[in-house]
Amino acid sequence: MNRTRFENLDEQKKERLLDSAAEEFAEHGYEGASLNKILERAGMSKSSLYHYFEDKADLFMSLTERSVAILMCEIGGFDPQALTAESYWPVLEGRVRRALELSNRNTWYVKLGRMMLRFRSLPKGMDRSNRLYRAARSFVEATLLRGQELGVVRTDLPQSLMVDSAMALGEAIDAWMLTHWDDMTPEERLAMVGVNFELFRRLLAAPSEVSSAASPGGGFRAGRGGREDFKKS
Amino acid sequence: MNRTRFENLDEQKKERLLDSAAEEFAEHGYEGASLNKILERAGMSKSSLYHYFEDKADLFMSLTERSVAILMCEIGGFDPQALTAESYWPVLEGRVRRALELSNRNTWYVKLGRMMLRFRSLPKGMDRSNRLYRAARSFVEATLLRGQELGVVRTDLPQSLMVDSAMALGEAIDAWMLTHWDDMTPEERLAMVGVNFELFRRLLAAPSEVSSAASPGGGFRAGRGGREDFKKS
Amino acid sequence: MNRTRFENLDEQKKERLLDSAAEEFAEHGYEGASLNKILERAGMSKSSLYHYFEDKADLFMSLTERSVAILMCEIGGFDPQALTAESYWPVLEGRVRRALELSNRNTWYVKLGRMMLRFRSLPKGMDRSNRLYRAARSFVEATLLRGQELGVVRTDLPQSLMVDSAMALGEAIDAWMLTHWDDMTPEERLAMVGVNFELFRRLLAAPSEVSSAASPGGGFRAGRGGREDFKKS
Amino acid sequence: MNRTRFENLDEQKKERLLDSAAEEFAEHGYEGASLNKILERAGMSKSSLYHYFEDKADLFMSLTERSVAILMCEIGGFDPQALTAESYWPVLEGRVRRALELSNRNTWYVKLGRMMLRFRSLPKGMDRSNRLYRAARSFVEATLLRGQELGVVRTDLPQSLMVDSAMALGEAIDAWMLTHWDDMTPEERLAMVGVNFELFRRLLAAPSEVSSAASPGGGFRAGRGGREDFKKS
DNA sequence: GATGAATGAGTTTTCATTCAT
DNA sequence: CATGAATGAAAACTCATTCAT
Repeated sequence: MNRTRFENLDEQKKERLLDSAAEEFAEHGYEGASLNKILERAGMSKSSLYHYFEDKADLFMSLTERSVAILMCEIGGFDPQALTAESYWPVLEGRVRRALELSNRNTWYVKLGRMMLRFRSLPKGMDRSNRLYRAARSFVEATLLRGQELGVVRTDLPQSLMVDSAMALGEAIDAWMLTHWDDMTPEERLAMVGVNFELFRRLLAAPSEVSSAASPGGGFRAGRGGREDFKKS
Repeated sequence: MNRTRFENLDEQKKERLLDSAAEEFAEHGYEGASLNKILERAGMSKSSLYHYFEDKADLFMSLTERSVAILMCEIGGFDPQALTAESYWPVLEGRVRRALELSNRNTWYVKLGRMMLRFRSLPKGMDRSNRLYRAARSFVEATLLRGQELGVVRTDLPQSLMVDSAMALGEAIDAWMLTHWDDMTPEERLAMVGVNFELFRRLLAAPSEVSSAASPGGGFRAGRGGREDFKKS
Repeated sequence: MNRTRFENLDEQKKERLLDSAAEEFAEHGYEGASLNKILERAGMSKSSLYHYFEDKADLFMSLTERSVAILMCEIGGFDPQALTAESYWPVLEGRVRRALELSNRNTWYVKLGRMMLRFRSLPKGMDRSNRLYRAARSFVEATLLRGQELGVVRTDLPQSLMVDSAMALGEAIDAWMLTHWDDMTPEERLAMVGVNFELFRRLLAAPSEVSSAASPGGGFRAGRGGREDFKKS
Repeated sequence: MNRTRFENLDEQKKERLLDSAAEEFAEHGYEGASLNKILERAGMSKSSLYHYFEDKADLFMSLTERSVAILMCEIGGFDPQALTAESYWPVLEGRVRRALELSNRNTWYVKLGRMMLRFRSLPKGMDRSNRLYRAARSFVEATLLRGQELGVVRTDLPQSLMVDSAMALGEAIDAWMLTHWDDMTPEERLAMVGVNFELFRRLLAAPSEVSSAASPGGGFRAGRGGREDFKKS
């Protein structure tokens, strides 16, 4: 709530708290997370936390809000309306590539990703107000809508089903990347972008579009040969 | 653990406990779930629980084990090796249809579905032993593998990524159906099976297969025409 | 709530808990009372308390309920309908005397008395359900009503005002007795009964009755001479 | 403590703080009251409070002190020594009437009244220093003493008992008036002054005085006739 | 003179689990 | 077999108070 209070705080302390919180929430979910442990890791006193946030829910929501702000700024920050039929898929893929590069350097985004996996299920009353998820959803929705206007995204599915499916697929891919993160070299990771992105196209592209769907950038070149590396779940 | 003890229990009591547990785990996740509340709802004494199960984790795992047994028996109960190139997709779609019909009558499956959404993240050490998820995974894996043998499932993706994506999509569709359940007539629900199934095919089918992918029973309007989309992907 | 659980408890432990609770509530009021301190004094574990009672409020109400049961049984346990015009005041005075004798021997009643002083003001929602106060009130009300039927209690005041005044006076006298308890010998205490009782008659008696109001038993004999003893506070 | 500091404060801020404090103390008692909530309602910073007052106890005592000052000035502000046998009761009744009129317009007095109900029991060491209660008490005491000198107040009771009883009755009547406030017309309210005042006389008047106790202004029906009740008591 | 930051000890309540019977 | 009693540890959250600026 009292956002300014927290914003005026020493940058280092802020970071330690948010980092600790993100980690705890990511690992144990909202209900399973322990404020005690968050505070212990952050080296902060219990009452200080309550000086800055109203309660556990407020901390959680502030965290997600902040995250989404950063994320949107760095990754999603482009106007769907500016897309054209030609640029649509390439631009999106570029964004995905960008996100991956960021994650490559900054563990924050990894934690954030793991948090998102938890977001579908929150104590009732909170999932409505879960801003990160809502923001991400509406961003995806807008983007898909623009794609439909341009004729590059299919129009034969219920909107919400399409958004849900896309987000689920995105989460799954994220999770997979996270899980196999350490088994891949940075180059392999980048190569996966092409693979992953093609999945989205399969799911969402309009019929006419599909034929030209040779993944434009980077592509999936690690192809055939490298497959077995990943057999281990 | 002490399987026999529990199996010898009055059928009604068993059901009440498992139902209550499934609901609680589904709603709050593993860590957020409260044994107290499970027992309260089931009308069972605390000590009884510990007579039958070793601890919270044991209850959870027994529950998932049992669930998967039922699920496999009623839905997945078919031998992937018996599938042929022609029967592959139709049989699978039949199974999906079957699952939908079951959900129609039995809330158990709904709870089960919600539980599965939680399964990706469990306290460390437990996710290894999460049998429901593993069982479901390995079943899906086997089925996809068979599909690859038959040449109807793509082979250009890491196994685990394909399984993850498929399951995520399945969950998303499940959740969507649950959410929109009351907005649809029974006929519409059945019609959706075709739609949903087509999503799976898009994601997983081998290039050669795609053109012949007429969803057999589904009343999915935009259907037919769009089939050749996948020729090149 | 789960009354039986508590009733089946070792008599000594019960007493220690209730004693400790009564003392704490009496000293600090409902909101100011600390469960920690109650438990510490009673030598009971925190979770045990919650095994027997639902929460702080439940403990408090159970305590008052129990108290009122004992009190009514030993002091108020007489049928107002059985009173006659002649016996009315003497019987009541006898009861007051009885209560004083009990208090003389049992510290429980003293604590109970101090608790009652707090009862008018409780967290909103609880004062309604405060059974001790309500029980005491309705007992007083019934008794006064009977007195009016017999023509020995005035009828020129609003019922509720009369009851409130009577109870307030009763509390004040109780408190006074409690405060000066240790300054008086048991005989002096008994002597005060006459004095105190006369105050009630003054307040409540019907005009016709007052003239005959020479305090029947024990009377106020300590009279003139002994007055200065009590000047302090 | 630091009286001057506080007095130099903006009048509006002062009022808001005292109002908020009075409300909180009245509702939850001294121990149950929360400084945090008082400050929140008053829109004042925590450190400001500690600039003006030493601690919670100091705030409470300053509040009561101030209250009693106002109260004495507006209601009790008369010299008991100036009373005569004839004017004694009429003057007192006038004052009661005055208090009622004030309450009619100013919620402050209502809060004050509710606070007083709490004053009998404070954390040990504080009840001694509770100035409002002591001031009120000593004022009542002085007034009763003067009444005894004039022969219009009974002398057969311990001082402190008489004071306690009188104050308790006053509080009860106050509370009753508060509760039934909205059920009465302004005229009825004024009429009740006579009724209420007669209760005080019954309790406190000397035997010789009772016969002449015509409540001067009160429209109290049953009034007159019942006066000689007290001749003998 | 005035305030936001910070906190340790406290609050009530719930947790999963053990044990004696 | 079955269960009520009992608990230590931890949960989220609030308290009155201090201190550096």
